[in-house]
Amino acid sequence: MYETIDPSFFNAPVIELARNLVGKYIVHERADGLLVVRIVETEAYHGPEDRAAHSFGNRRTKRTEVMFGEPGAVYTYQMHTHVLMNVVGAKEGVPHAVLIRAGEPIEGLELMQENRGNHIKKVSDLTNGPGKLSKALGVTMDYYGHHWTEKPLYIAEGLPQAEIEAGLRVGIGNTGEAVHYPWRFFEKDNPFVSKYRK
DNA sequence: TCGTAGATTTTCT
DNA sequence: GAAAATCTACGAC
Repeated sequence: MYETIDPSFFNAPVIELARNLVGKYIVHERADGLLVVRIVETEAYHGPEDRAAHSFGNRRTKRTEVMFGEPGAVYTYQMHTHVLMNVVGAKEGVPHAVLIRAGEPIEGLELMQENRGNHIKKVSDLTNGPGKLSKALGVTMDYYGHHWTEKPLYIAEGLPQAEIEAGLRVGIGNTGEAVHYPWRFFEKDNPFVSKYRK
């Protein structure tokens, strides 16, 4: 039904990778059911030269360590009460990553509702933000260092892409020039794209 | 509908 | 001890 994607897919510059990821599926196989979303929004973080990236200046810590490893690895990061999901890109030794910001639910709607606490009125509020998406999919810090090519959590080939737009990244605050880089990619007119526009 | 404050935990200084 | 790639509730209009 869903096939894991080829590992070579991740071996690409993150700007390209971020764009290519839009339209792909994220699949999470759990004992209680199958959860699938279609990625509609991503952001590229260009490691050493990007002040907004955790790995700016090749900063290598326990947290950023996985970004220096193989492309296709999962970089999970906790922010306040939320978990954010990233895909490691480029090549080994280069700390580039792509943040998955939003998705469109394909399968497992009821499970996602449950994961989110059954308090969500609109379906579009289920997965239209990085923290929400992780929670709906049941992704936690336990997946730090996992690979997006291995079950039970993996990326699968999606449908042909719709029109993609580029824009400014969200929530990176006062990081100088980095604020202006147009490294946010999202599907045009898709209602599941996060609404945090500046 | 819009803007603001508070939550809460890991990581780094 | 402060900051962080966010989300939600709540009050004003």
